[in-house]
Amino acid sequence: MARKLSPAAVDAWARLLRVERKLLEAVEADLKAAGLPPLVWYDVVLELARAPDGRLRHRDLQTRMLLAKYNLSRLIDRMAGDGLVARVPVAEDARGAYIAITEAGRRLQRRMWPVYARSIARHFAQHLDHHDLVELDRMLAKLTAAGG
Amino acid sequence: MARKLSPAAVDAWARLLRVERKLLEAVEADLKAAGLPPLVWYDVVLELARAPDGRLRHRDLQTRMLLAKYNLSRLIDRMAGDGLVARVPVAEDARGAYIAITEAGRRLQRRMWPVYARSIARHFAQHLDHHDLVELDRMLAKLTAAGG
DNA sequence: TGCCAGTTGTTGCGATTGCAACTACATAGT
DNA sequence: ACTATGTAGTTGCAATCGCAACAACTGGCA
Repeated sequence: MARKLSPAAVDAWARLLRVERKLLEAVEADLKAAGLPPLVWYDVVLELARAPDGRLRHRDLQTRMLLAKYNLSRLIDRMAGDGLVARVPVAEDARGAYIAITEAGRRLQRRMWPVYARSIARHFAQHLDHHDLVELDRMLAKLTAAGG
Repeated sequence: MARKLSPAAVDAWARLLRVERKLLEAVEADLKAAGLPPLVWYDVVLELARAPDGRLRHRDLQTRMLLAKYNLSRLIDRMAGDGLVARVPVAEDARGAYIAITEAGRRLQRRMWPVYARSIARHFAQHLDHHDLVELDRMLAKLTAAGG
């Protein structure tokens, strides 16, 4: 590893950082403008809504969301405070807890999606054709796969 | 705008978010492991090192870094506290201030780059060939250009 | 000159994040 | 059963972020 970085690599990297930051900022702004909670809340309710029985172990959600555990812990505190999720003890493991989505949580997910989708379209998808999108996904997939 | 989102668009978007988060986490970890400050500090010293006279107005740096102004204000406080940059009054505009890089700041930039470059190579560039990098940059550029 | 809207940068304060330490339980080895 | 090691999740505390309000100044205009 650590072979020399090409200028093209540095350019692409710098561009990736900038574009990503700008996109995230724009999407968060759209959500906020619609009176909705931040993106990370959507990630939670989406993952839970998709999961069997609408619930996941803390650690599984953590893995899917690439979120530090202490961070998730407190995020769930807040969302539970709003009645969007609930903690449920795990029968087989007294240490653990399921995070279960509530009806209100599902409603929030359905309510956020249209706004989020419009935002993705506006800031991202609209500017790329189908071929680009597939290519982009393919390239990014190469980065996911690699451990290093 | 807001034409229907294709599945390919959603996939690419989701992948982009995940990959970016993972990359950033990895790079920040590499910097920390090398006993270096976070990436945003590098961005500052790099921008300043490149700028004519090694200084920029607060607002210009803010624009380049896509950072909220209050955020930059305090980041510069911290970096000035470490002697990496210094605030210099602007003769023509008594409201404003230049942020000027110091010798120590330049040394930090030179010290961080090898570690950062290795990290970019390892987590990013290594996994893509030249064609991919150019294509990626081209696609991301389409997103930058568009205002919406 | 004198006023007023706009720009530049800072700050108080509450919310969020990051780190390290911690409690509680599980699992393996003896 | 008993100890040691590992895993799951939480929490205290300090650092950072985000918002809204602010002070200081500029530039245009009457």
